[in-house]
Amino acid sequence: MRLATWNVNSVKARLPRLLEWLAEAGPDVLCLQETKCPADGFPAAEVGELGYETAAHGDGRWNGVAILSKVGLEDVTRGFPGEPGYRGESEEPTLLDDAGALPPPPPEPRAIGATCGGVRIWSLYVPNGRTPDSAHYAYKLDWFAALRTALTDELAEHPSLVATGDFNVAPTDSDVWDPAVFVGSTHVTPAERKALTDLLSVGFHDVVPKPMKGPNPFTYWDYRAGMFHKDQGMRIDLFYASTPVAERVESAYIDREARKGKGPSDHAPVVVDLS
DNA sequence: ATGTCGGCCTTGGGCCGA
Repeated sequence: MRLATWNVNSVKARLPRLLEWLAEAGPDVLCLQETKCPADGFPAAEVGELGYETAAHGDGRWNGVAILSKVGLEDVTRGFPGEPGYRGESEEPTLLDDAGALPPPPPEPRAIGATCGGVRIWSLYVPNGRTPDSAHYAYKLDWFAALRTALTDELAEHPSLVATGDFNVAPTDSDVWDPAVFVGSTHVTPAERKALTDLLSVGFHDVVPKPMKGPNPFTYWDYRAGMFHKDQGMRIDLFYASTPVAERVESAYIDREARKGKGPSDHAPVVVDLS
């Protein structure tokens, strides 16, 4: 069974590349992030022509996740219990609850889970964090903590569990093209990396994919300044597999061909083959 | 690194988010 994850940076803008890639790579399950479209705007008919069922989660112009599957798509869950939302710093209180407190902000569409071919799989788009001193960064860490709790419960129910997507954290210094450039930036701070190891400690294994060229397993390269061609990238798209799934991993690779050519996403797909 | 994308509206240019 072939599983994959890909931050497509708008499913509408990427539709020709997505259809081309699905036909060529033929994953059984594809997790998508940054679809940037409402659930009812997802091109389900187009991917359906290639044999995929769709479960999408989205509410507007930002974020958005989805799962495509050729091997069944059951028990779809949008969001997870305890998932925090983002409260903007300048947001004015409108309706207070009986205790005079602000109601919690609604979660953003960043997580969707489903059972496909006997594997419980989550497509995740972790908040970016922007800068370590911002409210967005605190939100990112809160989101990770809530995710860890939710996946602990998921694992108890589903031994074959995958959590994959755009984690917006580079696990180690060798997962960024130049650690010196990232000093003081988000994606590499100790607190973010601890969020990853805390998540792994629940019972996951980091399936590191093979780069098809060069030594670096990068999955993302900024559009600017020819960074892809200089291999100035990061590994931030991760594939966390529970032990029963990790034991079935035959190979894993980064499809850097999908980052080339006309109209690519700034992320490449990560492909994992299971026995 | 701030060199490019994508989405949206205040639309053929500017702003936000990454």
